[in-house]
Amino acid sequence: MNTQTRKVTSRGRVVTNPKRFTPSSLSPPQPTNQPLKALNVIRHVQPGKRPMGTNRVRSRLSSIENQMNIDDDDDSDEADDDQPPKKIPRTISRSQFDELEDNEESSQESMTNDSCQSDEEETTAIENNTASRINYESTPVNSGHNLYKLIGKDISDFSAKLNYLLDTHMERLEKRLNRLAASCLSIKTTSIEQFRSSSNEEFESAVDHEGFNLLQIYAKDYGEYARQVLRVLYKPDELTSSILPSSCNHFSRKQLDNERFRKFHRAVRNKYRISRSAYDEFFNVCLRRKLVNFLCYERKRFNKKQKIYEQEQQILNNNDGNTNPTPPNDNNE
DNA sequence: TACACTACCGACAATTAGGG
DNA sequence: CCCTAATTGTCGGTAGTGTA
Repeated sequence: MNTQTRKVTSRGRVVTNPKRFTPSSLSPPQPTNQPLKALNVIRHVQPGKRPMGTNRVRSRLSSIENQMNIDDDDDSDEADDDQPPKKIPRTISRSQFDELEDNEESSQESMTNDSCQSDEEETTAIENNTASRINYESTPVNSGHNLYKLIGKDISDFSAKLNYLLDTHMERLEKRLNRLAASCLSIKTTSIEQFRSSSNEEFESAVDHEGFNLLQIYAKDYGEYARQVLRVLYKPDELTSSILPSSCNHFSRKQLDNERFRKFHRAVRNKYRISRSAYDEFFNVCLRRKLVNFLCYERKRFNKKQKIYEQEQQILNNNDGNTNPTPPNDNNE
């Protein structure tokens, strides 16, 4: 672990040998010369959704196609290179062969005495032999038999794998749906009421911070109240450069001061009269996510302001460089 | 005054990479 | 596999502005 290179990502994490492509990174580590434009289009149209035709399936089909192309000289004369799906009707024709087979068998039973057959009938009889009776003669016809056998085996293998993949995906999907249903149920029942203290638990009437009672802050809901309390407890630069206190310490950003965060918990709990035993769950279920986003927005807003400020400074400097004589004023807001 | 349009902001969902 | 923080896109609400 120590031998690995460590660096701080743009997201502010300490990373050892990053392997995966992130949306913010400019060059995805793939050697293909597929245009990035295409990737962007896919992502834009259906963000996060994988196209239905996965590479796995296509590669499997392409293997079949490759085998079919071995002696596929018969009618593959022109412009077929661009149309791989053309191979699909082949399998259908094979099933049609099977139907013909049945018909021919029934008809042959009635016409066994007929010794002279036309050319079409001969070829049909040869096709019939491929299913059950294999003749290993080194004729072009037999190579066709082998090819059909290979195709048939490949298709059956492929369908078996496809069934297996489908089963596993359905299982995963079912698990996810179950989890989603459970979380929906939990969301439905997670109103703040269920965390409120039902007993006559004592609550503080004031949570003081530098002479200001935090419980006096008015807000339309607990989310807004939490944000306002954080704005009171922490300076703007602390909010923009920190993350919520947690047990994880692998992030490069420092955590918000724990002492004041305990005061924050006290304020929220007393403001909304949440049971002491249920507060942890309330915070994790109802508040934490909102506050994480809040800190992100603070950072975003700060960066935006800073960019504007830098641009203004640049413009001021340019003006000073041109017309100059007065030094920059420090009350430029 | 009412309506339409635009821009902005906050909240949220989806997704990512990395760690436990 | 599940958790986290971080990033990005989308949606709804709202304020500001212009016009009939």
